[in-house]
Amino acid sequence: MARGHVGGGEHRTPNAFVAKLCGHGLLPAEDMSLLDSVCGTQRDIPARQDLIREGDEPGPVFVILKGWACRYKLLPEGTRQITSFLMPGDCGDLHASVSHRMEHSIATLTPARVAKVDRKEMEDLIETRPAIMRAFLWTLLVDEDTLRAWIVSMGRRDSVQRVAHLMCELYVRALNIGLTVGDQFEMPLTQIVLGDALGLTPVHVNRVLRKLKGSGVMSLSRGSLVIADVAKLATVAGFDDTYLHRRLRRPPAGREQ
Amino acid sequence: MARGHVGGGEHRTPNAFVAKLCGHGLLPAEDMSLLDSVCGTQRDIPARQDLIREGDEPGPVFVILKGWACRYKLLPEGTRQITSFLMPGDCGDLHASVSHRMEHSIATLTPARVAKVDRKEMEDLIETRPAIMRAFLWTLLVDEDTLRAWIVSMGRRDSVQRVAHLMCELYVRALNIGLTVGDQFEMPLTQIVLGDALGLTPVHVNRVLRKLKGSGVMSLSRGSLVIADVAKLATVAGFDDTYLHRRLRRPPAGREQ
DNA sequence: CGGCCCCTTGAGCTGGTTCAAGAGATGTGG
DNA sequence: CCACATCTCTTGAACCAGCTCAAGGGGCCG
Repeated sequence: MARGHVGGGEHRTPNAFVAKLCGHGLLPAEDMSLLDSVCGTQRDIPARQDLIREGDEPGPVFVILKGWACRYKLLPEGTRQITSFLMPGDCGDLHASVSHRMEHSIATLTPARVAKVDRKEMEDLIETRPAIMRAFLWTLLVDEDTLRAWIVSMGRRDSVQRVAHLMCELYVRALNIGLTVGDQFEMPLTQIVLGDALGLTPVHVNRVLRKLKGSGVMSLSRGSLVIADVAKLATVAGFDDTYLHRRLRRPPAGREQ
Repeated sequence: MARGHVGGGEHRTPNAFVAKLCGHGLLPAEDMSLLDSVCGTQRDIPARQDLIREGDEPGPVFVILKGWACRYKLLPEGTRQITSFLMPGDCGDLHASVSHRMEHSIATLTPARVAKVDRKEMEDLIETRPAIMRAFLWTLLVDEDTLRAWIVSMGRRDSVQRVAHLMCELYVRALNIGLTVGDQFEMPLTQIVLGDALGLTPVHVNRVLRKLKGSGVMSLSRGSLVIADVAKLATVAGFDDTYLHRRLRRPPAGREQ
């Protein structure tokens, strides 16, 4: 199951983690290779397996290199709420924050390749390498914005807008890490998982998905999302114009206020 | 309206900002006074005034020294969603993240004293002072946990639990910055504001508040929250045990799983 | 080929919304 | 110090988005 470092550290395509941290500006080559080498210990993990559970002491930092995972919290009533999705390049937890205990769990959603990075090593990297620190800070802030967007969705958007908005988010993220093919990408989330993320029942997710397909916006089947009309999807979702258009390189439809 | 720096930078009680950043471990005295001096430019701002608006280029970083503020987002339909509350010591935005535009607005909720810190100065402090960097990172992670907790609430808790949970959060935060008097503190949030934060209508917030008062859990009136039974409130809310008890220094009622 | 998920669809129910209207507060200007 | 305007709080009644319960169908794996 465990596998060693793949190939030497020379000039091959950077792994997803390095690529992501470079996303907002290039890192010095040295930093890149440091980040790369810190991902030495990689494992392939099956789907639906907890990487860490609520209440655990945080161990190593997880980095998702392939596949999908999610953070979630189980409630006393037995329901669960997913608070974010992790895609290749995303980094599991620095989250020892408040109580030195995990406040949520992280689980794979698909088979995934995961790097376990020694927490201390990671922290050293952040403290000694200003560019890496900036990159990390940046991803933290992006994550925060995403969390806020989720809150906005859950608080003030109805189920159709909510589903559409999540699809926009995931689409842009997939786009950023080169996982899209045209307006289409692999999104191996069951309707149950989507429900847990959106605060809806799977039954209702189903009806919404059906409605979106019916109105020619998008269709999701067998783990693959096909966006029939990106602009329409973004409109339905109320997805942030500037955000989306910057990525899509399309003329803004109109901007006011 | 504008006021200068209050007193010299010597040994007086640290301002709310410094105090908060010290919250998880003492900062070197030098760092403390650097942080303090960076808050030199302070202003008193009336209630209900935007400090920065969605779409703006982020200017200086705001630090709330007194009073309450919130981050919020306005939706096309005219509704608004508050994504977090800022209390004394909290720091407005480093959030230039994705698009170098604010993705949300920040507004005062009460008259507030606000320090405007030059963004560059703040960033320099973070980059050159490891202890400050760690402190910042820590507050970011705490904030993230809070955002996740909000998502959990909105997704999977009913209105009563939701209100109770928010009250717990605000109570603990008030406790941490010494704003409580017994099990009571000033919480100058209107039912409209609470609704905007919780994703509920003010009408429903009212009914929930009424119900909580009726069952002897807590009562909110004229801007002051009195918690009649902290344990009961936490139970209703499903508020994280370890989190709350650590602060309250009370024996855990029972821990399993 | 049998079992286990997941997806799908229907029908009735309910928590929270909407609309409406009145009662306190609080503030402002004369 | 009062009159008026504006806000927030409160309560009632009807409505509806999304839930619950239920049952059938389809795909995948051992």
